Amino acid sequence: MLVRRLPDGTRLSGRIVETEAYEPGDPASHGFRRMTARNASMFGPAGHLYVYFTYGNHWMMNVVTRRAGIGSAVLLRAIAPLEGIEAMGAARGRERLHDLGSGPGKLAQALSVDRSHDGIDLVRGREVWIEAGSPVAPDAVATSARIGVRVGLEERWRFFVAGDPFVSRGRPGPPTGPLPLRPTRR
DNA sequence: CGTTGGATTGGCT
DNA sequence: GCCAATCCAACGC
Repeated sequence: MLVRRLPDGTRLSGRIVETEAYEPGDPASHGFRRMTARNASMFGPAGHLYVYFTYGNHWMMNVVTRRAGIGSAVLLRAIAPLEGIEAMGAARGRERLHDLGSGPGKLAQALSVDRSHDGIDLVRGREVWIEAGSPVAPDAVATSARIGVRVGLEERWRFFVAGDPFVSRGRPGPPTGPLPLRPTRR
């Protein structure tokens, strides 16, 4: 569960149903070339938030996953809204439940997360954090190539709950498959 | 310092 | 399904 506490105390949350991994040495990763002002949070300690702006409109939320000095992150691509649905709708400017968190730009907007949250501590922080929710059965997880990238398509590093209505549309229709029995060797 | 294009979305066909 | 919108980081000169 991804949780957000607004300044007025309102609690927002959603079940994470779609993610993508961006790894060291990964040509699709913002951290591939070098550390810059934009991607600096990716090179910070694990458990912090990396937020970046793209396409002129959208903020993307990522969880930093490796130790300081190594650029890595997991992009949060979709949530199934659970708490604070009314506030999410207000932040998004639309009502339909399925439009609140079914894409990386959508969920950041629904949770009112932007550049001001880049680099914050998700473990000890009180603005954004992750909690245990109802478990996702391993059998329910499907994988595919990542969406919207032009390189690194050989890696199936998009992970989503198969058939979940809150998974992003994704475009172009990527090949899908089951979660490998073991983590990808590295 | 100018140009390019992106880890997307929403509206229109 | 197609494509424009919209901003700014990255990169090339």
